[in-house]
Amino acid sequence: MLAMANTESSGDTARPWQCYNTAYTNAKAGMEGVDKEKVQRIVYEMSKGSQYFKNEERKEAFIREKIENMRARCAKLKPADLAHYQTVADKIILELEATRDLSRIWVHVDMDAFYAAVETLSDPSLKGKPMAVGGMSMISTANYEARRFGVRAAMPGFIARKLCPELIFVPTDFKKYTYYSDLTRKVFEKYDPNFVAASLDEAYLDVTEVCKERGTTGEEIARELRAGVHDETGGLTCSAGVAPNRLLAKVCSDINKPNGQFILPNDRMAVMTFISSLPVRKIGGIGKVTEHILRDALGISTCEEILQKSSYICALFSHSSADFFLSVGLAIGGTDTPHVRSRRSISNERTFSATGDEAFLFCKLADIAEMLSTDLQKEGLRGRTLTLKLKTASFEVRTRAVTSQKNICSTEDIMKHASKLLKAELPVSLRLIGLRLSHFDEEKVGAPSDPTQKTLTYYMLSGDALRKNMGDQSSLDLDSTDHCMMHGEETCLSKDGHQTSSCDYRDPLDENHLSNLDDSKSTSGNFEEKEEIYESTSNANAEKMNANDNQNEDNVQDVVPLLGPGYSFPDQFEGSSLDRVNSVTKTLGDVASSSVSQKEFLLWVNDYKCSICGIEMPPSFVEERQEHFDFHLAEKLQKEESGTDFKTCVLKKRNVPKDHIASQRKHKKQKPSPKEGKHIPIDVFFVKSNQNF
DNA sequence: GGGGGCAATAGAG
DNA sequence: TTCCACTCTATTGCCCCC
Ligand SMILES: Cc1cn([C@H]2C[C@H](O)[C@@H](COP(=O)(O)OP(=O)(O)OP(=O)(O)O)O2)c(=O)[nH]c1=O
Ligand SMILES: [Mg+2]
Repeated sequence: MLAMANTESSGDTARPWQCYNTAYTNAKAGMEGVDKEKVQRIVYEMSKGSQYFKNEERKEAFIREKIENMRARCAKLKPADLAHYQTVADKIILELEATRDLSRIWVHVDMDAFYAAVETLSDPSLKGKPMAVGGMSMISTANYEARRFGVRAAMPGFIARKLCPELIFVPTDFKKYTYYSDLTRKVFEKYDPNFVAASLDEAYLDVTEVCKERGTTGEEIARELRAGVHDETGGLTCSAGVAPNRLLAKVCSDINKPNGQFILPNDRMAVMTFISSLPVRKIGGIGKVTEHILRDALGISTCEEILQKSSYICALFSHSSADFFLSVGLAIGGTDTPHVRSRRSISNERTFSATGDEAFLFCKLADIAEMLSTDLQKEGLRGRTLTLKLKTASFEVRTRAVTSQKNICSTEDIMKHASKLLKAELPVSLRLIGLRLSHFDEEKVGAPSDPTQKTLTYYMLSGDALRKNMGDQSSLDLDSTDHCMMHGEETCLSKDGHQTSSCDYRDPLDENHLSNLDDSKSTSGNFEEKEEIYESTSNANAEKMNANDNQNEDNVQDVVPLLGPGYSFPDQFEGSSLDRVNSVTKTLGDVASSSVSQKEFLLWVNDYKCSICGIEMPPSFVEERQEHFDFHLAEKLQKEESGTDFKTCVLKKRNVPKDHIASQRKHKKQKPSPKEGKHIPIDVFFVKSNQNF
């Protein structure tokens, strides 16, 4: 049908912000009386022209193109084709309907403005005032007072401040959130010992048994449970959704948010009426892109329209994606208790002000490698696949992976591979570097290992090892379904089922899948036809963010740079760098260290090739940056052992107090005094020009 | 043809 | 002064190799 052309805007009357949808397009609790147009305009004004904005526009153009292709495909479908797909769809619908299970009572519990509520609990003076948790670059969430100004989760702090000048910023503190999360889980356990934690602040409980035993209803259980949470935590409120499956329970918990609950009876008529008018975007697994595709390519905005256009769904999407969409239309999904799955990957990434300075980049990489190694150690994990993630100054994200034969976990092994991956991308100006390790060693560890103590402790405290865990480590997951989207496997997963995890979170909903649409093929750029897509769900825990912002907030002192004029490192680096001093020193084997004059050093280095973090630098690398380094050499001739003339040294970059930076800007040549600031060492090796590293 | 590995996306909190 | 985070899961498409 051609009739699907949606009327877009009614003319472009100079209101560009109305077209800027890149974010905050979904309705959120607490945003009812907000002047949406005004918020939209401010967000637009603050964003337009930025690299971030340009990248968003690029991505959107890409999606629009994809949608155009889908529409073209739809237009080419002949009546006979549609009739065929309709029979396919009807068959799937019949099968799905046969699996409908209205016998279970699921409760989805979601804490209200969780991080913000916890912070308010620990500092009551925040009560009643607009507040956000996070920093200037990004906030994790905001309390309801702030939401009235349009401030919300995943919004950059500087924009939030523009929307609400008196907004109070509170740094994130995961220990607190984890602590309170555990308290809530203690309550959940009473109603369902196998409850599925979807994140620190969310959980799914199958209260069918409790209701039966106590001869009560899901509504009463939810009320009691919420009171229990409020009690146990000393004041935190939460909202609950009660429904026959997880997919619906999740939607229901949002209806009377904050501090409310909504019950959807286990009655087919009630369920179908409920799902009919529900916007597809409310369903877990359907995000901004999928919503966009369904609306602009197929004219689908509500769940009932999925069923009305079921033939198109089957014509455009893969079997598994079609299955997912149709089950959404039928309000089917997530009635079983998912298995616990262990984590699949572990990662660390950091954002900094964009730079192309190679020494700085390698430094950062080393910091991240070390953080990752530390986390790995905590969990007792080792893995084979290392993935380097980069975000360029223009916000383009790239990933580069390598899989080694043996499992790795040490900073050195990680750097060995990571530095090669990074080197292959140079030159490039970056704003973020990340490292992820996956493909874990089968048998994990055993037991009592070591450093995982915190985790183990957690486990014990929490009781069973199943889900609950916290944040970091493992995760739990549960949920259901995860679904898988795509073809094939649905058999395995399909509706619920599935596996799960171990620890913390995951998604419970299930199913999902969705897709992408169509699209295409290529991974990169083009697309064209093809089909399928998918979607997925999942969640994660992620709770660590804003590493940069948190720390200092205001003043930061910053640092200096290593090389290259004009850098100002946000102090984010300080902490990890310090730690690294010790490990690097150790790595080098306690080499005696001695300061060498710059002149002396250059003379000496002239006969050598230089490598940083295992990467050979261009011939003029050191000379070009000499004035930015503080050369404290720890040199040592290793020829006795290796037979080669091999020198190692620790090249340190300095963090300098703010004043220095200021003065440096004024008198550009001024050099920071070597006595101030912290030193961040980088492994540097030199070998005779005619030799190899 | 299937499996391993890699890159890009979408989504959730 | 500032100028869009961080963790993690899942799916798809492609390439390469046996
Ligand atoms: C959405 C989102 C949440 N979070 C964190 C902060 C939130 O407090 C926590 C739970 O997420 P949410 O449950 O999505 O949000 P919320 O609990 O703050 O507010 P409400 O449920 O009342 O709407 O997860 C992030 O760090 N990043 C994000 O993008
Ligand atoms: Mg919440």
